[in-house]
Amino acid sequence: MESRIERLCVERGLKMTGQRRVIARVLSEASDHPDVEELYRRSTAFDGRISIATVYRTVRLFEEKGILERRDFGGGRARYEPTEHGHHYHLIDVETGKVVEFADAEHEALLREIAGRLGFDLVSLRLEVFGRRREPAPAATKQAARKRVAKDAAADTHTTARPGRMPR
Amino acid sequence: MESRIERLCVERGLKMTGQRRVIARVLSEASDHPDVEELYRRSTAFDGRISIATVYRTVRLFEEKGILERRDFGGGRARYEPTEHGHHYHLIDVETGKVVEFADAEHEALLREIAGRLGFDLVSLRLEVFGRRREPAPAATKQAARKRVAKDAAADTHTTARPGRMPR
DNA sequence: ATAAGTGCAAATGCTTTGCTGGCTG
DNA sequence: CAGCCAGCAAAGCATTTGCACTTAT
Repeated sequence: MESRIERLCVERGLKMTGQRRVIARVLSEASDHPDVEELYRRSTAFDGRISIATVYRTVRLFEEKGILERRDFGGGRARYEPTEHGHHYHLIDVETGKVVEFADAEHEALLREIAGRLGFDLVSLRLEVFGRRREPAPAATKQAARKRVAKDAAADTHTTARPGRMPR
Repeated sequence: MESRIERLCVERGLKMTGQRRVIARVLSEASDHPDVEELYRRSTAFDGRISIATVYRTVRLFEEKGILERRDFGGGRARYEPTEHGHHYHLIDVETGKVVEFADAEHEALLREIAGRLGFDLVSLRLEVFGRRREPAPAATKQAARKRVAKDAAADTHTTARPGRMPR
């Protein structure tokens, strides 16, 4: 069957080659924020005849077509996620590099207004929060997993993102 | 005389070489957020015997010592600013790449609390706002420059930072 | 058929590093 | 004078690109 991303490609009139179909599928199945190397790894598992250059080209094309969004969580490699569900931000676990998504309405409004005060129209904004998982606090009563506050981030790529540095 | 940054270096027991003194001075005088190449340019103007490798090494050392803070405004090059005045964020003019600093108390608190809800302790956060200068609005009365809302950013480095991409 | 996509390897752009000789504390 | 520091050029990384060949429309 046709993956969600593949459908989007067709809608935008992209020529569908075998490798694009595979990459589209890998992206459709991803629930994390893989970097190019990871996409390459997953893609070649389906079809060995895909070069990393193609992954780079494809990911860039998809980004230009609005199918993907590029993220930079520091760590030197760009990571991608499908464009979809309304605005959300990312909280990166500094220990593991795992990413948790969260949304916050107040935010954009607040920043839009700040930009306004400075004489600017807000074009876009970049926000990443780096945190360290808190010890589960002296559990009052043995009470298991509470309602998820945010979408649970699937084991995100290895590259442990660090707050400070960005390139190396 | 001894520049502000140079004083900091001495305080932290750094060996002061001629090139470090020059770089420290350049940094002390900078009111913008120069990248390494720009620092190199300004430094060699004082003393031609400074290599770009030294600028890289120095800037990294200063960052580790907490004297400088590295920023990534997208555009592929890291930019630096002296650690000082309390937390502030950056608004980047997408047209010119100029940077305006602003502070906002509500913010950190808000994010700290969001992180908390997700089970994390906030370690650090990265926030950049990209905006486009708004037309000076049909001025009601001819009223000149109003009180500066934020520290006026000096003509910032050329590298026009763009919101989307980061490496190239 | 024909324009566009792909692989491969070479090229880029920023940043780091190995080595040798120099300078600071 | 011992150890850290600087210069230079080479090495590293992530990403892009030139070229000749394959393929989707």
